[in-house]
Amino acid sequence: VRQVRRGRPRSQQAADGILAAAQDLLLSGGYDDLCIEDVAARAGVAKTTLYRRWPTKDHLLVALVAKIQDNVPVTDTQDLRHDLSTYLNAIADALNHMRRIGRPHQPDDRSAGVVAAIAAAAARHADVGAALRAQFAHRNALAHALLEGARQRGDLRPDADPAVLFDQLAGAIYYRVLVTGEPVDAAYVQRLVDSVLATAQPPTAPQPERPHP
Amino acid sequence: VRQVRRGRPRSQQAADGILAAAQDLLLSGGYDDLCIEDVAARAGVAKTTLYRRWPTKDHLLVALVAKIQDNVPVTDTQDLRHDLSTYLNAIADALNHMRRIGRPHQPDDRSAGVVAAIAAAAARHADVGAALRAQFAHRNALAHALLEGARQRGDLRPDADPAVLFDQLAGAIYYRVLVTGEPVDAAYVQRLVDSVLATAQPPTAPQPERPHP
Amino acid sequence: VRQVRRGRPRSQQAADGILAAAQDLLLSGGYDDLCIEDVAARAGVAKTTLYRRWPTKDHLLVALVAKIQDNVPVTDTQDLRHDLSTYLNAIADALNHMRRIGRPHQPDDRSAGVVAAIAAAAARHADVGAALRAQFAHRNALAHALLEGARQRGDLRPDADPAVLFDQLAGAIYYRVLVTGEPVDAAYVQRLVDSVLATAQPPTAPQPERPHP
Amino acid sequence: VRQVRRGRPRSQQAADGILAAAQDLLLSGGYDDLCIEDVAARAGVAKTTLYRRWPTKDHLLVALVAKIQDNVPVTDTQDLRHDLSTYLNAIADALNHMRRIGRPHQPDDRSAGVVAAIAAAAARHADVGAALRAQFAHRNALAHALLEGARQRGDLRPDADPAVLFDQLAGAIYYRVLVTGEPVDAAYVQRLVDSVLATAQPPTAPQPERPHP
DNA sequence: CGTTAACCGAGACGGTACGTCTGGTCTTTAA
DNA sequence: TTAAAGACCAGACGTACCGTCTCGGTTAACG
Repeated sequence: VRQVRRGRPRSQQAADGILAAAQDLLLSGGYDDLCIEDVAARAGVAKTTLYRRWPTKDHLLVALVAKIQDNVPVTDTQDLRHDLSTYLNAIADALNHMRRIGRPHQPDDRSAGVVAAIAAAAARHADVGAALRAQFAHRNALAHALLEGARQRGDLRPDADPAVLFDQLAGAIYYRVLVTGEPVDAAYVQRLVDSVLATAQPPTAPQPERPHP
Repeated sequence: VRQVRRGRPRSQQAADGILAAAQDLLLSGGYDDLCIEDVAARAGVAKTTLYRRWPTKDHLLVALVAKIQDNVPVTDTQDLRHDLSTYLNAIADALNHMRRIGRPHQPDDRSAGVVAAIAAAAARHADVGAALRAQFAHRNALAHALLEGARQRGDLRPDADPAVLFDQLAGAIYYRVLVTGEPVDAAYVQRLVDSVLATAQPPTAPQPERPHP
Repeated sequence: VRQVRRGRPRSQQAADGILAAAQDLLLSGGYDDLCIEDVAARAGVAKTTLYRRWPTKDHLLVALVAKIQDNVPVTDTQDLRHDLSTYLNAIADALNHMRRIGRPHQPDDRSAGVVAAIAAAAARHADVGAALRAQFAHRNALAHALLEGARQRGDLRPDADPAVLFDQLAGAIYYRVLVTGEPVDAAYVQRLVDSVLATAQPPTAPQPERPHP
Repeated sequence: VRQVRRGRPRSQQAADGILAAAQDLLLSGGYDDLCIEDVAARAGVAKTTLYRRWPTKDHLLVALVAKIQDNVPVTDTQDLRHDLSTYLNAIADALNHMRRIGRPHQPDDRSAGVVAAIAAAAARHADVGAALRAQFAHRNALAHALLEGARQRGDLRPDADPAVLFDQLAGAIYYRVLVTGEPVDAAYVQRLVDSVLATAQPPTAPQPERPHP
């Protein structure tokens, strides 16, 4: 029962231009300076054309996040500590990037910037939230699998709870970005992974040598 | 060196009325339906009177949060597991309350609601963020002390990192509320505390009997 | 070289509704009670729609004057005295009407009412002033022509100055309305025309019989 | 039945300072930039102190006009043409001064400036209008007497109407300033006086030599 | 010489209009 | 049917200014 498309097809070029324009504006001024009117004008596109694709500014925002967000590949080298560190550092980098969008770099700036705007957008529209979570579903599933694998091969306590462990890791990072505004750098990720693995690894097993200092 | 107050003093009654009106409106319609005009009208107050105290809707919001927020007393009974559970459950309750403000109760509602609005407000205005963090500073300090005390008396491994442990606990909860939208109930708090404390106790010490499975 | 109009055309209906609503409000409460918000509400129109056409309350006012102002047809019957009287009475009627807009009729009310508001509007914005003067340009030109015609056919002294004579006539009326607040009725117009023509008619010529008492 | 004044007397210094400050602000920015708040601040005076003297911005304005207005002495040299010219030129100068208050001098500026603001103030408040007219009452009475005297000694036609003649003269000047925006200079005053006096003199009397063409 | 009434400064207050901005929809003509 | 253009509705925002009120404190004239 194929749906027949009739009439003029939508211009892919318009969609691209809109996203590019939106990205430019977002990067230069942050979420609050991002207004539909300007996006359309800069893309040389009518507002109708924009709204036909993204029914809301918030919907446009998630599309933008999907575009900006670097793909965070989750690798499973069987070295849990290493894999987690890599993964969390990638997340931290992405968040740090987004929190600084549209604002001059100041070391004591604790604002969550665009990250909070995204959270608010997701809170305003259920479908935006769903779309946003769908974006991370795959990679988070991989991360969960990482932990579950480690548990099964004995690198984690048999009663360890991968879902909760993941929350502890990702949650700490998001918490710092969204709530306390404290910096999240490689050193912090290191401490975080150490802390989580310290409690999650089987107590009787001898601690494996850490290859990285 | 007393500071002399000159001019007509600000009416405490006005401030109270404004906050009460704002709270009513927030509870009934959520953050987006909270508009200054209505707050002032409902409080029977001129808009100027409101703006003189809170220069922005976002500033008003933090004042509101401070008012709504139940005081979460941190108690130190020397039983870390119990103290943490109590504390985290209080936080979870508060967040669950706020996330449901202004929206009909639906079990599959993953929206962070007002919580995200607060985060966004804090991200928009540096001073709002600072005020917000100041609100939590005291109680968070107590929670840190809880962990540090446990470490010093040997209920936590000597190399445990109280700051990071706290991030893991609070972070996981905030992460669920703000990012994944998964429910945060007492059972989850239980799992969380269990996971964090799993072998945070020194490995050589005999594990105390856990009464709850 | 036709100019192509693009986009949705402006609604004539909206403009009409706005002017009608504004007129209603002006008539009922005078200039000070005329507020944009109410005009838009009464016209069932968004404020933007109004501001797109008239960028200022003052601009709206001149549009209103143009609408209210009855067309004062200047007729040239070759009888200067008669033509001038007709013309000046029409002006006086219009001014008396406007000065009484929005205020209860009191015989000793010397206020210039809306007339002064218009003058002030014209003084505040150069373009409003220009628009206002443009409105009167045509009919004033006709009045000047009346005087000039009379001069050329010998009904006025050959050295009479039509422009100045016109100022004397119209000026006296406006002066009473705007400055002294004295009433301007038909009897005054009569005296005024008599006074001006007495000095402006050729002294040697026998005064023509006045047909009207 | 003298009214006994009790309590602290009003400070004359305050009144002077207020007027001075108001004048400064009016001269620098025109009527629209004149706000009570600034006047009080500049005068180093509380707003209450100001309102105790002038209940309204408009009332303050007339007080200001009275201060700024140069006294226009009306002299009676028995030479009507000369006396009128002197008087009208003084009026024209005063109006030209006021119309230019607060705006950069541009030759094609047709705005009536503060003059229109005064007219509007007088139209808004009956008592302001009355006060304003009272200011001019004396000198206008003198001007009327000038005309009446000329009539009685035969320099004007016996049936001349001094009140109307005065309206023609003053009215023409005000009309140009308030309505048409045309310049009012000495040459115009000359033409105006010429036009009014043209045959206002009794037609049978020999015309006096006019020294200026 | 103390009372007392009216003043003074500072500044908060109620009220209200203003003009702006933005989001999202609708109506044109053209392709 | 889509596109571009731009008008449209809706409504919140924050500002500005007016004129009033409330403080604590001051300054005469009255008694």
